[in-house]
Amino acid sequence: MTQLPDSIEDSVISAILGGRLRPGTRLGEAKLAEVYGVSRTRVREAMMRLETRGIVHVSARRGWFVVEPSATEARAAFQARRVIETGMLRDLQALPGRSLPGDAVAHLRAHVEEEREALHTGHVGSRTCLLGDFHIHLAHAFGNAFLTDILRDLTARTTLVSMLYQSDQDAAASSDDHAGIVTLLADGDFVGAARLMDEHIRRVEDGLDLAAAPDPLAGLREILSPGAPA
Amino acid sequence: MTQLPDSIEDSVISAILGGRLRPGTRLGEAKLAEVYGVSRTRVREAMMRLETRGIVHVSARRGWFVVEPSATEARAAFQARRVIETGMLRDLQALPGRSLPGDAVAHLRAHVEEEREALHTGHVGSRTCLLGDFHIHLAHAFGNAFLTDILRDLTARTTLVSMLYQSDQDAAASSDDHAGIVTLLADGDFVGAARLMDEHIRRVEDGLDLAAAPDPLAGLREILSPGAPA
DNA sequence: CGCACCAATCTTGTATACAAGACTGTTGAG
DNA sequence: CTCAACAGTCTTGTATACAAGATTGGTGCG
Repeated sequence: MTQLPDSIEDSVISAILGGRLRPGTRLGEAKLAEVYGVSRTRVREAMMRLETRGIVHVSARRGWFVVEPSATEARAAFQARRVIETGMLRDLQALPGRSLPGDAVAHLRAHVEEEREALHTGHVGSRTCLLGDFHIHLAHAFGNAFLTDILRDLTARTTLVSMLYQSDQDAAASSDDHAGIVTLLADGDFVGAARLMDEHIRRVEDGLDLAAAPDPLAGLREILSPGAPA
Repeated sequence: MTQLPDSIEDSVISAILGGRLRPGTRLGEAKLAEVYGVSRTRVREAMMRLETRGIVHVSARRGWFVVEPSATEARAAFQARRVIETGMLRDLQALPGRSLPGDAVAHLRAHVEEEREALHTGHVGSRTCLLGDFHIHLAHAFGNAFLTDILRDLTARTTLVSMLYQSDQDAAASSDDHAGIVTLLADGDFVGAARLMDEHIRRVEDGLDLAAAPDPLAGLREILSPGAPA
């Protein structure tokens, strides 16, 4: 299902969303250049593109780092998503003729099913990634490439946060919300879907303990935990 | 009022929005490097950042070009703006306590006054630029940096189109819409403002003759018109 | 023992060199 | 006269070299 990334950018994003690269991780140009078998030039290009997309940031002459959204930034990202995603759904209601493509509801239903499985079997990374993907797929069904791209980057940021702070039961509740949204969409009740989407994103945001500062030593602890390879 | 751009990116954007760089204009790396007194490296960085923002695009081994949104892309950009801007205004209504900052309405009113003057005295570039700026200022007042940045780039694209296709009377009507929106905001009627915003953006979009293909020879014609310098 | 200072090393920032492809103008055949 | 082939020129794509600043580890003074 997951296609292998063809560009450095996609590869890094995929690693971040998959939980293999944690927020705050340093991305050395030389290291990446070696990994991808290219010169620093192309790595720098990719990093700068990711920077304008808000995925990484650069600290002058120190290196590139996966963004660590502050509590304030995280809340702003959630608000932006709420505005856009509810706006999209309400826009569907505005024009009587407008609607989602015929197979959209079926696709979304299948996706929710995938979420369900990941909740039981998968680990935090794939679970959180799938929960974020639901919103991307919904945006895709809406059919506006600009909004899809925007939501992809915005969701990446909130996913980054959710992965650190979301509990198992909150993840399950999220998936239930998704199922409810799909049901409303199937009924053509876009305003209802918009309302539930608004509640859903608020719930996810409120469920995260953003006040609790992340553990800056998490990476170190993991490495130093018993059983870790030298 | 207009601050001089400190970066290559801002300089190019400012030139585009000011009408000094038309859609489709080629931006040679060597030329820009000479103009800004830097090497091609930094010019390329700026171009790639602008590319991820959708302002320019690259044609392999041919050069960088100011984007020329197709009719389809233009409509999508307008739709995205409609979704986001109306979503923002409705979000203000959602929470009873929420509101714009105290001085926001006054600022916006002053801006509309500026638009009025530009309609009479200014040329198409500054006029169109100001009409777009209204929306940026409104987004800024909303207070979400993500949405402000997103709308800045999105508005840049629609502005690009408006500059080519908008008539004088449509520009005046736009400014009237802006004034109406400010009035509704002053009354705290955010839903009404959202509705008017929706109509406004639709009106602007409908006013443009997007079906009419742009004249690819416009630049040439201007140069070859009688009285042009050799 | 603690702390400030300093040198060595490492990393990014910027420029330059060279390779690869695209366009242009010419030339020659039909 | 028309058109196809080709060489020359120009432009971007990629790699490499060097400069500037940051970090780290050591050293000596208090």
